[in-house]
Amino acid sequence: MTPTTAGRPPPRVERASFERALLSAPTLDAARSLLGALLVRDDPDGILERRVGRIVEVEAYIGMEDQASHARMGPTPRNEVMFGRPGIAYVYLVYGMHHCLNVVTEDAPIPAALLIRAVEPVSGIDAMRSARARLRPSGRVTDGGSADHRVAAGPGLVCAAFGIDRSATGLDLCDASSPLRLEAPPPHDPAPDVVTNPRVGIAYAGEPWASRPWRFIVAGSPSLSRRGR
DNA sequence: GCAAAGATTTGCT
DNA sequence: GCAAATCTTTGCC
Repeated sequence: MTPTTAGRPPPRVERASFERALLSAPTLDAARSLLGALLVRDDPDGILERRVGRIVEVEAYIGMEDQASHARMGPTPRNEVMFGRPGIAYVYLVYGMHHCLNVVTEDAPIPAALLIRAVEPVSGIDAMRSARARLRPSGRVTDGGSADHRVAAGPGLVCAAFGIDRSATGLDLCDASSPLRLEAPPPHDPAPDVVTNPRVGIAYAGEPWASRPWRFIVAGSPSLSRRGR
């Protein structure tokens, strides 16, 4: 015990896992809980640096009635985890090339989830950039994003930067020992200024779903997705 | 069994 | 600003 730390709690090495109760709440409330929280990815082999990002953009998909949701046609092999326990990861492939990460919300059997659309890199930026590097059909390698704060500025980019694919479906993001998990916002982080607007890329759902203000962003973040800005 | 569209990103016009 | 890339899932015959 040194004089400089006397009277203060010792520095915490382990962060608390994300509280599952915050995700079993109504999804629109859970969305606000998730903004400012951290997405953490450990490299199982310990080769790459630990990747951490601050969640700044999410979208809610709620119930079978929501015609924009993958759950609209009832449980299928693809979407069945949406009908299960909150805090579980649901990852799907869109357009045959990009993966998207969702956090399941609400208790079973209500199918709901939050799509993680963008995060601000906190640490492990080099690992994120190298994970994003891909050989394109042209034979060229993408640069992994021109600016650090854009490295995970989109739902497909979050998965690319964090090395997430469909094999992550079913992981418990509230388990502190999971290689992919959520962590509560750092204690001294100010509460983010949250703005809502309609979800992106779901015009096919028709009204009223297309207009529901179920996209949540941290106002002013430089890491918001391009289409959603 | 086949055709169509998709919770996106990128590069070129 | 627009279209290509790419393949899984769904809808219809």
